[in-house]
Amino acid sequence: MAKYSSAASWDPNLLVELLINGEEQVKKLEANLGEQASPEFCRTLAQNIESTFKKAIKMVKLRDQDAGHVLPPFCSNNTTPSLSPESPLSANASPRSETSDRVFKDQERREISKKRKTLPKWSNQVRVNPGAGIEAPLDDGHSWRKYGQKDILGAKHPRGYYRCTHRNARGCLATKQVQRSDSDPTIFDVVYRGEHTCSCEKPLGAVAHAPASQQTGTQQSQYVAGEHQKQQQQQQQQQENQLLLNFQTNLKVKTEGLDMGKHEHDVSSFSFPSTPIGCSQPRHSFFANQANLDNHFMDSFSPTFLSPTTSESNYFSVSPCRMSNLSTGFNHHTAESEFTEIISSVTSAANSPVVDMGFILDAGEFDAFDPSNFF
DNA sequence: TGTATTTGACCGGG
DNA sequence: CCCGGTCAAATACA
Repeated sequence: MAKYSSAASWDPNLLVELLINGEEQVKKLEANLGEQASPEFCRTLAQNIESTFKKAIKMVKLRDQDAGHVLPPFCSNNTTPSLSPESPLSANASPRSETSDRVFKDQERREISKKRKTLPKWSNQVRVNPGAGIEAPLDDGHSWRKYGQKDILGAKHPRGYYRCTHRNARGCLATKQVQRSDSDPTIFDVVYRGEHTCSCEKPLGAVAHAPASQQTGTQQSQYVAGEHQKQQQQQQQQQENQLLLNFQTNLKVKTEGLDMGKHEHDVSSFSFPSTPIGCSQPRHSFFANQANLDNHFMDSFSPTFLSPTTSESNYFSVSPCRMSNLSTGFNHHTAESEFTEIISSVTSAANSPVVDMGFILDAGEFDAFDPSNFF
């Protein structure tokens, strides 16, 4: 963490690590080639490698681009955001002169729209139980409050806008957009923006101990992961597996995205069962998964960092919650540029076209990854 | 009564 | 000017 916090903007060393990571991924690919890994997976892995190097290139370019920029739009956790004008907190906590309220509002609006552009952004695809057909907030471990809904041009279904419930209380700027996929009604595209400055305290604890209860009844029922309820004993293990599955699935689909050129959000299916938990213990696993793939790459870069400018180059699967945590630690990386992180998970193995993956987590690696080291 | 959702209006960017 | 994103009053709900 300190490692990164020191890298307020760009660090050649990080680039080197990125490249090294690429190399290691190549090795992994080689290893997988000799095993049972599906050709698809190997291919996606290869694509991932490609994207890794693309990122490296991008990073260099970005560095030049960002040379003029100063600070990330929001600060990391340890430093309370210097309450930008847009900060709800400022609206709440700081006595804003009420006389010129309108003026302030206008200013705020501008600031907000400016800053929002720079907020980290990543997307999920959430698959819900077919038949459940309920527009769901898709609980991901955070409490969201809907503040708008909009019909989107060309989309069959309206897009829902959610912001963190603690926005006012804690100035959490995290927002998300949920939109049902046109092609597959059981899939929701969830775009997250901003990190949860409120998270990882309450949510974490809650998630850690009651992953299932965390989801509302309706939401819970939507998720294909009925096994969550029925197989709670194996919950953790399943989650870990799911995470793995998710990752592979992501890779796969994302690769497709790569193939297509730029598909920011057209990704794979995603499920939340693991997502909420992403904040808690399983996120260990998750990270381990990441670590498995990315090895110390993840140790070196935040996912956000991996997606310097935009979507086109992101093929990392990260739990939103995790993500927020990560970005928390790496704001300086993410903040500068808008990015889209493609995150996806699979709600259930049943939903996953790629259940058996050759992507096996090594216990050693698993244990080796210690979040505490990370932060 | 307090909180969450709905929904039409508003605003800014492209 | 259009469209996406947000606001905020009205409404629903517990």
